[in-house]
Amino acid sequence: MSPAQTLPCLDFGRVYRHLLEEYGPQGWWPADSPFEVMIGAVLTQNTAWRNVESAIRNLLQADLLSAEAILATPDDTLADLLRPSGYFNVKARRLKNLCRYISKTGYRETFDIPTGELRQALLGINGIGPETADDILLYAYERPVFVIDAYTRRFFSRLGLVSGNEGYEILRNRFETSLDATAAIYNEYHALIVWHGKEFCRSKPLCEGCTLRTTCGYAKK
DNA sequence: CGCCAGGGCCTCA
DNA sequence: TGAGGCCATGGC
Repeated sequence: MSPAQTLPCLDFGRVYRHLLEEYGPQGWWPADSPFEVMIGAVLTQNTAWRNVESAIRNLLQADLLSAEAILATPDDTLADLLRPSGYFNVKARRLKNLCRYISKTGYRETFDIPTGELRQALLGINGIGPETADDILLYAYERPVFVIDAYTRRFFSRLGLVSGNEGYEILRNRFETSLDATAAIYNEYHALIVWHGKEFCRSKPLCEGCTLRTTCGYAKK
């Protein structure tokens, strides 16, 4: 733990270095394979990660960690395994939509698709929106895209770096142009934001003890 | 008990 | 293109 530092002129890069120094590398995403990352990205939509974990355990136990195995499972059976993650009927459908694309293209082959093209393909799948697509691109395919999720919006808007209600692409663009980085750095940065968001920058924030409170506009109000 | 959690789709102006 | 309704479980 470093002593209280001040961040005289907040910018995306400075905040990153501060969080990294404070918390250390996170080594994300919490999964054992790229395919499991993709599953998790769909299941975590508007859902606590804890609940996603138990749904993934169910899939693992049922030996359903491949696109073909999932596609061969009846909808209601799959939905039942996904129950702990919530929205289980919707997610069963979305998971199969993703698996249809993976299986049709060939799992291995998808890793050779250029980022822009792959992103468009993912966004074309019903149930895969911008955040889920970018989770998959960054954490399963290791492409240099930054993920804008609820933690990211809340964090940077409280810091005063964005207003928070900008459109997804606006925020992503602003972020990626002001911090031109590698996939490894975007990976760490987003993971650090999520950790910080769970520990301190919750929807009901715990500003005392927050390493950024001296410069965060929200904590000082 | 109510609130919240690593969204996205559909509908209707 | 933007707001509102909807999907649903589990922890606190």
